[in-house]
Amino acid sequence: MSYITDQILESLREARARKGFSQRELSARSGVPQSHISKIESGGVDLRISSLIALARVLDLELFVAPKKSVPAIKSIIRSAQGHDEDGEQSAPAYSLDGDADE
Amino acid sequence: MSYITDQILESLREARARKGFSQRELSARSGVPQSHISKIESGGVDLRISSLIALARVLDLELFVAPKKSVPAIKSIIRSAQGHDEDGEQSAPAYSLDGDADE
DNA sequence: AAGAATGATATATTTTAACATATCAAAATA
DNA sequence: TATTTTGATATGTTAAAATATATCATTCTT
Repeated sequence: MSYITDQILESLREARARKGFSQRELSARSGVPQSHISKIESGGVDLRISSLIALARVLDLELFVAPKKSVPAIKSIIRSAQGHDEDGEQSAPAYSLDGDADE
Repeated sequence: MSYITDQILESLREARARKGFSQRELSARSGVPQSHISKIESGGVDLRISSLIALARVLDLELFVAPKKSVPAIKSIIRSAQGHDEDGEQSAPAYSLDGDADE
């Protein structure tokens, strides 16, 4: 029901969200049309490697092939590398030092 | 000069060699035509995910996307998981106990 | 040396990703 | 509330992957 792997699909969606990109912005940066990104993220397309790599690059992701037996170790690494809300989403700090100094 | 990543390309070629499959045998097992496998392995094709996954499955490989920053750690894992001639290539043992016992 | 197996290459056809573009309903923001 | 932004969806076109099939030179086998 989806040409692409769940791991890849989720990583794409999550990385875009993390970076705070809209599909249109990702489109502008990667060169892949927004309409196509939508199809890709919904898993309904058997996309080409070049498309996947183009998206991955803007999202600071890299594509791999690994022996099945090393998969658990790799997934564990990936989890620890991003799992603990690695920020991205440049947001205002929880508090800052300006505004009318009061309180 | 090659749509696909070097890491992927090498892994495909190396995994097939390790398993001792000819392109024709890999073709039979994966459903991907031999002529196409040849093109893929030479890097001259922007192949679709489904083709890559089909080949990977037969070769006991898995496709991934990982954050760029975790790439070095992952590559190190991959190296240690296969690097030290992981055999495959079921070959005759270096010596065996039969034949006319002499020498 | 003869025969089989291998990887590369070629041609013609079918299938489909990728594209440009536009629209839509829902969600976010003004 | 009015406006913008967002993701999903639709249509028609183009480019290219994928297929089936066959051939060829080279490398293993026998």
